Amino acid sequence: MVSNTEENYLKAIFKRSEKEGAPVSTNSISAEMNTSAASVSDMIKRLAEKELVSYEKWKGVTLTEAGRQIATNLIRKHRLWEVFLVEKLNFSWDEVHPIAEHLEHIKSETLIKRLDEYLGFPKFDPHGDPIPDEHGNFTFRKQTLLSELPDGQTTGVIVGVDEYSTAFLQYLSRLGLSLGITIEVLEVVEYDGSIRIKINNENEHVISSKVAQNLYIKPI
Amino acid sequence: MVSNTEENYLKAIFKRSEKEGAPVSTNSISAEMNTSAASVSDMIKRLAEKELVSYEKWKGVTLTEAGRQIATNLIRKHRLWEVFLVEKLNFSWDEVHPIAEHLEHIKSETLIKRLDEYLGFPKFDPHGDPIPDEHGNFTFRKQTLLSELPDGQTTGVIVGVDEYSTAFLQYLSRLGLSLGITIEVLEVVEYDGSIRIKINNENEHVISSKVAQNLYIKPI
DNA sequence: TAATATTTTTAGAGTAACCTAAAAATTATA
DNA sequence: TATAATTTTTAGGTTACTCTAAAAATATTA
Repeated sequence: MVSNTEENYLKAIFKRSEKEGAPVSTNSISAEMNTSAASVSDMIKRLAEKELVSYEKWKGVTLTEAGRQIATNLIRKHRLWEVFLVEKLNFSWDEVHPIAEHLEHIKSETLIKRLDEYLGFPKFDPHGDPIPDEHGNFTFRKQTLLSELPDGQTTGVIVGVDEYSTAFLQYLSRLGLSLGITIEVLEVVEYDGSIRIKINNENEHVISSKVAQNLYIKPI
Repeated sequence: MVSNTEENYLKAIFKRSEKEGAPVSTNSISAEMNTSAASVSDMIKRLAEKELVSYEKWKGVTLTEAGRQIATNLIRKHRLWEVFLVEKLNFSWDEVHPIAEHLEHIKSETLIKRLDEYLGFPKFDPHGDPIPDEHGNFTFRKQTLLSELPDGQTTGVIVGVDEYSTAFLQYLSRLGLSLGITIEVLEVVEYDGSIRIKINNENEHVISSKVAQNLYIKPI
C-alpha cells in the first residue's frame, strides 16, 4: 500500500526529475513539497525501502520504474479529473487544480478507465498539459516558454502554462489569454524583460517577464 | 478542519443514532467503525473538544447540530457520487459503495453543488436510499423490511436494501431482485424464517431470513 | 587548499490515529 | 443486595508524518 503522502512525494520527485534531471536533490523536493529537508530525508528512506526510489546518501534520488509508474498514473488521474470538471461540471480552468489534487488519490483502476472513456479519451487537460496513457507515455509537443522565444521568431499560439494558481490563470483570462490564442511579440524591454504583445492580431498588452516565463507557446 | 477519520466517526455516530437512538454507546460506534472501544473513547474526546458531539463519561454520545451537519453532508456526497458512477460511468449498484466511500471526503462545496445539478438533482441513490439536501433533510418513504412485513400484507415493491456488500447485491441481482421489482410472499417457514416468494408474478424463489432482513419493500 | 557556506542527515520530539492490557464504572444475575 | 459480567475509560505503546536544532558531508570561494 502506498499512502497519499507517499504518492505526493513520488509526484514531486517526478516533476523535479523532468525539470532538473535525475537524481533530484533533497532540497529540490522539499521546495516542491513545502516541507522541511529533514522530512524529505525521512520519507526518502521509506520510499527506498519500498523500492519506489533508488537512493544513496548525499547523492539524491531517482525514481524506480515502479515509482515512475505511480507518479505518472497520479498525473494521469489529476488531468483526467480536470477535464471532467471543466467539460462536464462547467468549472473554469483556474478553479480545477486544487480539487483535482484531491481526486487524483482515489484508488480505483476501473474508475479512471471509465472516466477516460466517458470523456472521450482526451489527450490534453484544460491547461494544455498532455495526459499520459496507462503506461506513463506522454504526447509531446513543440513548445517554448514565451520568455525564451528564439531570435527572429515573433509569433506563436498559446499551448500551455507553467503555473496553476487561481491568481495567475484568472489574470491570463482577464487579458484575454487562453489556449489557442495567437500572440505576436512586438517588443522586449531590455530593462526588466517585460514584453509588449499583440493578441489575436487585435489588442496590445504589456506583460511582465514573470508571466512570460509561465506561458508556453508553439511558434508559427 | 475536520479530518477524514473524524468525518467517518461522525457518520458512524449518525447511522447508529438513527438505528438505536441517541445517545450512542462506545461499543456501538466501535462495531460500526471496526476499531477498538479504546480508540473510540479517544476519538470521542477529540470530537467533543471540537463541539461536534456532546459527551458525558459513561453515558454515550450525541451529535451536535454542527456534527450532524457534517454527517449528513457526507451521506449526501456519498450518494450523489454513487448516482454519478451508475448513471454516467455505467457502474453497477454492487460496485459503487467502496469507491464512493473515498469520494465522499473530497472537500468542495462547489463541486457537490455542480455534481448535483449535473445529475438532475436526484432524490435517491442506486440502492434506493434518499439523498439528503444541503440542510440534511431526507425524503422519507414508507418502507418495511421484508422480514417484518405485517400480517395480512403479502405483496410489495423493492425500494431499498440495508446492506451494501458486493456479495449481497450481486446475489440479489442474480435472483432478479432490484429496485422496483414486485415481490409476493407465498410462505414464511416457521423453522428458520426463510421465505418463499414470487418475483414479478413469475418466478418462485426461496430466500433466507438474513436476506429478508436486508431488503426494504413498500407494501402495495 | 583552507576557510566558509550550503546541503543533507541525524537526533529528539510532537500529533493523530491506532492498538492491548488493566482499571473503573455500570448493568445483570443469583 | 452482593457478586459476576459487561462496558467504558485510562495507561502505555506503535506507526506515519511532521518539525527544529545540531552534526556531518559536500560545494564554493578566497
